[in-house]
Parts: sequence; structure tokens; C-alpha cells
Amino acid sequence: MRLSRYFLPTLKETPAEAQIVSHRLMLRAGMIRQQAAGIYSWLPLGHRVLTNIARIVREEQDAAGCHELLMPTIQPAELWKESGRYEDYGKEMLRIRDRHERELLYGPTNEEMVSDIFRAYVKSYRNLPLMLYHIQWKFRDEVRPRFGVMRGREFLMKDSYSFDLDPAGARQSYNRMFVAYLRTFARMGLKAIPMRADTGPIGGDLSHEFIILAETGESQVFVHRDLVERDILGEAVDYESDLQPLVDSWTSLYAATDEKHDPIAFGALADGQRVEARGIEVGHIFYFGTKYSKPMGVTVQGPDGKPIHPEMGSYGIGVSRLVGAIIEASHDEAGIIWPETVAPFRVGLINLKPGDAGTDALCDDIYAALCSAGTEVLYDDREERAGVKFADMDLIGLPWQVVVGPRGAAAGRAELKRRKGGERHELDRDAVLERLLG
RNA sequence: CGGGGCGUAGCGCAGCCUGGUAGCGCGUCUGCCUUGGGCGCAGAAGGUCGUCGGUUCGAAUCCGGCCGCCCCGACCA
Repeated sequence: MRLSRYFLPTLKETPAEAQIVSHRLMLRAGMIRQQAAGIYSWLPLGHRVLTNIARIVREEQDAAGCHELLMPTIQPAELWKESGRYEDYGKEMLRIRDRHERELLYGPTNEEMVSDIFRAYVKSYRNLPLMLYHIQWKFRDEVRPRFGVMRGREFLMKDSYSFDLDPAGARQSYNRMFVAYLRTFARMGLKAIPMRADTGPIGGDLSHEFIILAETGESQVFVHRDLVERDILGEAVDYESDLQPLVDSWTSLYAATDEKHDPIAFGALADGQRVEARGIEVGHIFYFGTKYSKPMGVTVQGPDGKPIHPEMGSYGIGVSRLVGAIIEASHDEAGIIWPETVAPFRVGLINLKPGDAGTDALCDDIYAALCSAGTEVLYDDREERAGVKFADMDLIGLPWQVVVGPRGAAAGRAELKRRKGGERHELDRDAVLERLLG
């Protein structure tokens, strides 16, 4: 992508409303535009990141055996009256009426609707277990939206729902999501720690929050060092196997947010094992049994011909929140530092002197080579001063920068800079490509 | 939902107290210049001062209502 033809409205100054670093950087990097309190437009750069995060989430859900569908943002009130939540949910639920005065709502979550779909089609125990998910916009009319996309009213969420025959099966589904979440966040370059959680208005008796560590996180967390240092991506996972030992290996070590913190238990850990940090909640998983299947009349026929209420769970990831959360976890004074897996472009190519034949030629050559190799490149070919280009490129945080100036170009050389850490190497054209593609 | 604050050009702000010509910086546009870290010079465009009403000869400025946004706290993917 040539920057001269792209839509990237970066800002030199920070808009006044932004308090936290991710919000400031997202506004300055031209990723989002606020349209109302807690409601944002996603501009091209932000949209790319959002899409990349959703892609990783999707791949891991699919790998864990979930099936993607797509439910609407607007739901009929009737379903929520069946479960009893139409009254219970309170003012956080945005209620609307259509022209026929029918009661509708902008969905804050989808337990009722997925239960409706399930009960319409699934009639036999033979079809269980079943896990369905979608990635869809939600609306919760928060009293006080803040922190940019970290706590918006409209937000993009991945929500999965499991249906099982019995509690043991439900536990296995829960464990699948537990492991899938660990992998999902790890792939985004995040340290995510599962912590036992309250079940909140969703209900149920088994629940974990996934908290990622970030210096600017909202809540204080206390964790065993082994959890922080563990690399889940290095461990083979077979979703068909019993995942309980793997889950236990995570839940048996100390990890708590400040609300659930037990200073005595934490203090009992050996020196060097105690990690105190700040955290941001990016995922939450629940097992809630028949809380919805019973009132909504969801049954399948068992082997003995009798009806069985499926055991259910639901599993959420804040996809749009993750964009902010990743920035909170990965930035410096100059701007964002994207992990490669979610970066809007992998490489930023800076032409320091557009119009100079040698510089243009080398840039065009490198650009074409990277593009044809399938690497996403943002090519800064603007008529701007070097400082502007460096500042913008650092701000938007692409993992790699290739800097081509007239002096180097004359010798066929360019500078390769890694955004994270900042080390640079002057290399010839082939070596640059080798480093990036090899 | 309690407490506090703010709405003046795309962004950041001054002007308001003490009523009388709407300003500054950045950004944008044009030209020149410059070209390895947000240069320099010259010119230009751009504002119903959130909104409705009141006071006044006259309101960005004083008074009241409404709307919007932000911050702190209680609550949440």
C-alpha cells in the first residue's frame, strides 16, 4: 500500500478526551474516531488490526472444534422474556421499538438466541457435544464508557456457546475453551493468565477470567511466576484428549485479581515466585449448566428416549478491547509496537527522497519483491520530511521498517530497523529481503 | 447513578472575571526553499463561539433551561 494513496489521518497532538495511552495512540495513529460516548468508527489502520485479531480468534476457535455462525445484532424481546433476563438485565440493555411497536433490543450477549437456534434443530443426544460461536458487535449501555475501545458501549466480541449431555461433557467443553484462550492470547504476543472469577449476571458456578499483563492495566493481579513464564504455544494440544491435567496445571498455581487476592496464600510462595503486576481482562469463560436450557425448554432426546436439558457454557473474548489491550501491553514513548501477528502491515518502507531516481528505484524494487512474496507493506512515498516519516512510522508501530535514502540507494543499500528494540542494520537489497522473507 | 469539569477553526488552547473588531500554535492549501528524526520563508482558506431562551442599545462574555463530552467513585467482554 502506498501511503500517499492510503487513508491514514495521524495526529501530532493528542485529543483532549483521551486519558490512557492506548486511547491516545489509537487516536493519534488514525485508527479510530469517536462518534458518541463509547461508540467508535474504525478507520482503515484500526480496522486491519481488528481483522487480524478476529482472524486469530477464529482460527483457534475452529481448531478447538467450534463452528462459526453469525447471529444478528438486533434481537426480539420475546426470547429474553423466556429466560427471564429481559427484566433482570436492567438499563445496560438497549431496548428499542420498531414501527409496529414490537419490542426489540440490541444484543449484549447471545445465550437466548443461540439456545433458540439449538432447540429448533438439535433433537438427539447423538448430536452432542456442540459448540457454536460468532464474532459480532454487542451493545451494553455502560453507565460510564471510558478508556477508548477498552470499555466502549458498542464493542466487537467473540462469544461461543457449548451444549453437552452432562456436566462431565460440559467440563470438557469448558476445558477446550480454556486451552483455546491460552493459545489465542499467546499468539497475539500477550501474557494471559486465567484467574478464578465471579460469574456475574450470566450465572453459573465455574468461571475464569483471562487477564493479560500490562503495566497500565486497570486491576492489580498477583500470580505465580511459572504462569507468567510458561509458553503454551510450545506445547502440543490434542483437543480430543482429556484436557483436565493441562487445565489443572494452570489453575493449581496462584493467580488472583485484587478482589480475590489472598495475601497469606500468596505470601507462602517462595521468594522469586511472586509476581505482582497490572492486568486487563480480555476473556471470560462460564459454565452455567441448565440456566437457560431449562427455562427456554431446550431438550434433546436421550438414549432412553427421555428429554435431557443440555449443560451449557459461554465463552467471550473482547475482540475490540484487545486492540487497546495489546497497545497497553506493547508501546513506548514514540508509539505503538505491534506484535507481528496482529500488525496492520508487517513492513513500513520509507522513501526518504521521493523523486530521486536511485531511491525511487530501490524502493520500488523492494516494495515489489515484498508484495509478491505476500508480505504486507506500507510504503511511505509521501513528499514529507524524513522526521515526519520516521515519527509516523514509529507511531503506527509496524514491526519492521526499511529506510531507503539517496546515499544508501546509490550503493544499493537500505536500513532495516526493528520497531521493537530499535536495532538497525544497513544491508544490501538482497540481505534486507532475506531477513524479512527468509 | 453520586461528585467534579469542559463545550470558541480539523487538533490543542487563549479570550469570558470587568459585555462593544473572534485570536494564537499545530494541521490544511499555494509558491519558494530544504531533504537521515515532526525544517525555514511568504501568502491563503477555514469559526451559526454546543443549543434554546432571557437581560441589554449591544452577548463568546452575564442569567436560566436543554444537549453533548471528559474525569473521580460504585458496576462490567
